[in-house]
Amino acid sequence: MIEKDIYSSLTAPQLAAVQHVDGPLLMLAGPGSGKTRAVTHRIAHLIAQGIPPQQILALTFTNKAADEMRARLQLLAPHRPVWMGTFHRFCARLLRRYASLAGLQENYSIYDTDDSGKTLKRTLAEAEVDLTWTRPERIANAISWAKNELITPDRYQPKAGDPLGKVVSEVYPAYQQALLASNAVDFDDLLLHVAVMLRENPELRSTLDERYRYIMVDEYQDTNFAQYAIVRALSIDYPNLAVTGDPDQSIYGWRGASLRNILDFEKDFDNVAVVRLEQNYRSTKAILRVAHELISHNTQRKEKDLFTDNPEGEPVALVEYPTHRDEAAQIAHQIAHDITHKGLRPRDVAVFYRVNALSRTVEQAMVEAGVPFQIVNGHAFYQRKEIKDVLAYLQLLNNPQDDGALLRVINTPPRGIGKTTLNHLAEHARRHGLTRLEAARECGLIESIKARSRTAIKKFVELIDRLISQAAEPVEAILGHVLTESGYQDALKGSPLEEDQERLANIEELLTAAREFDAQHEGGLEAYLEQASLVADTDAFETEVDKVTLMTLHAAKGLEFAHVYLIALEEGLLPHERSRDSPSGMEEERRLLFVGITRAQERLQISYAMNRNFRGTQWPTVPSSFLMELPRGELKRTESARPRYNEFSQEPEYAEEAWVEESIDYAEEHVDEYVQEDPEEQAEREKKPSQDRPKINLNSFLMTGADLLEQQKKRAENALRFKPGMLVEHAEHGLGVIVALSGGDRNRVATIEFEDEDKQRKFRLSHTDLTLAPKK
DNA sequence: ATTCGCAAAGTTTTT
DNA sequence: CTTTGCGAAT
Repeated sequence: MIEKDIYSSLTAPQLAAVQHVDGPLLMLAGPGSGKTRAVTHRIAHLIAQGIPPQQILALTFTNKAADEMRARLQLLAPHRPVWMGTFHRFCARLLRRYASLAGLQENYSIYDTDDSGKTLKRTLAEAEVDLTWTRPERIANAISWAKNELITPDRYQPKAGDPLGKVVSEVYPAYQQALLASNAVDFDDLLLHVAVMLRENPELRSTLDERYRYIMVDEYQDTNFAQYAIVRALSIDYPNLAVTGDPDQSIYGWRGASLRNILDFEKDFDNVAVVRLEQNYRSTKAILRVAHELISHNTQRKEKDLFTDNPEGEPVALVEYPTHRDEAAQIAHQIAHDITHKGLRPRDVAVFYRVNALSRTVEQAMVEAGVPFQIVNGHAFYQRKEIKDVLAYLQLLNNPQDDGALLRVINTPPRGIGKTTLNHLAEHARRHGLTRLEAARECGLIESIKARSRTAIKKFVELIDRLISQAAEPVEAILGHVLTESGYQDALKGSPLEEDQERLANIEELLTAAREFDAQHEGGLEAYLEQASLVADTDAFETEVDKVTLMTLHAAKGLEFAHVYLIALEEGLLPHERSRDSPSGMEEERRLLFVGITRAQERLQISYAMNRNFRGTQWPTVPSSFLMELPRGELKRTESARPRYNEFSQEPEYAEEAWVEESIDYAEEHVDEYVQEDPEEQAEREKKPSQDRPKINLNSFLMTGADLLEQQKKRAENALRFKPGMLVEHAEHGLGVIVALSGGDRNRVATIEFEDEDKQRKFRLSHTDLTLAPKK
């Protein structure tokens, strides 16, 4: 009976994948090709073949993907204990069991980026590293990169003449030492420790290889070297490794993911079975053609033949808006319209953007248009101060060695244990090889600490000891003790600030989550902390709720929506500034757009604004070069619509149907407001024959990116000439005196007091034309 | 020791 | 614009 469910309604290629049992398998699965389906059905097939579920391991990239897989398998093969989860979670679990092999204890803490950043900064301060030429973030990046490449601290070799590398080679071992001393790991360590453990303990390796005989890896194109090493090590005696992925959807190169892993899979294993899932069940023909045309511009790829039996559908829309506000407002309006007049469900709509910062305007527009929406945003919840504070208490109770956690909570809420006291504690701890909590225990011995601080420390240690004695209770109860006995809750309750009341509400939410955890898990504190450290808010994305979804392109991977809006297709944003100078970076940006396009089932709108607010000021934009790569004939192009402002309202109003045709020339009429071009340059440019100009004819009257950079550079150079006290002239405000200067480079700001005005004004020099006025 | 205020700085994507 | 960090005042 179940058998039939597994195999019916599968296509030939899907069936081939599902029925593959032994030996390596490579599933190249295009977007919307029923990949998850094939994977879950294959697991069901394995079980049906008599393979014990405990021997099956399914590794995913996000918890969300794992949950979905679990839910689907539940329907096919109920109550079978197949382990499914993220790489990090799998490794955390292994590391619990074999902690001593990595120099840890099983109650180790997992540091998030924030925690490990602080640990690194402490290490840097202790080692008195000169930070003139680099920033801690860059060092953290370099260490993270090394860990992903499985370069342990003792093996790190900087390139000759690489100043950052030199610093890293000093700091990396010290940082790792600090983590171990706190019995803690960072995200990268979870992978690193396990990979090294497998490399150095052949017996353990073969035990686990045997234990996990059938391994599946989802999104294999996004694995990094450490992840590769782990699955490779577990697939030697039993090379039944099935990987699924799509090289065209590899979007985590910046995080060390290597396309090599999937591209070389066939060379890496013998007798690889390859299955291609190329039929798309998600999108219309029109959408798929646009996606295909775009991705064909990548050189580093395996050609793939995407096709679909779905209807042709409406053409993909490309819309230009005057400003980011218009973009957001009109999209929100359009969605509201579709909901009220066409019966569209909010949950079937999504808005995607390249960076989280872009969500704000859309958010506001949605509120104004009365459209229900949810924002899927990184790890916003668990990143909040109050949440981190409270969790740090739990972390300290679970792992008293955890210096990071101790430093976070020892004076939160304020107990009169300040910087100097902490320095004394640290000093004592270092001299005697103690953790900070141990040092605090014997603060009576530290003469440099004043009596008053000593009492405060003693009280704190008593608090922690009391809480530790209650640490075996359910998580909700422990949280309750922490909140009341630490005084954290009272401190917030007594506060008149609205912000603090919000914090209380967040803590309330945390309590609810803890209660749910208690109900579902036997686990206790340690397990709770583990899951709290390894969740992203992306996982909390609710498909059940009837709301429009706002998220980044990265978060969108693996999802699908009937209507999709892709916004801010502008140079510098998509492709992103930081990727523009490397060809591989550009290809990854292109893939990111490909992922976005292929999320859409029925309708897709791509848009850009001609002006966008960025760091406070409005800048003219340059449409994304990717737009030139889309098939022109396929697109329904719409020029900017001009909002009408009525006399009673500040809010723009849009005509229901007419806005499409309306005001095509709005931008051209207002071109002077947006384009601030150096007159000389303008003359220069206009001398050239028009063919020589860059062919961005979507709006050729705008400056090109190169022009813009050139202008900014000139102004930046010019800015160096200004000194406080100088008399300058501004086109609008007349003569004035420079009162102050601040910031550097592009952010250099001059504060000027004008003769005819009372108040002072601030100008960003890269954005303003100021001339020196002759001294009288 | 704590609090407050200002200035500078920074902004990709996530486990 | 927002957040973070540092320094000065209480």
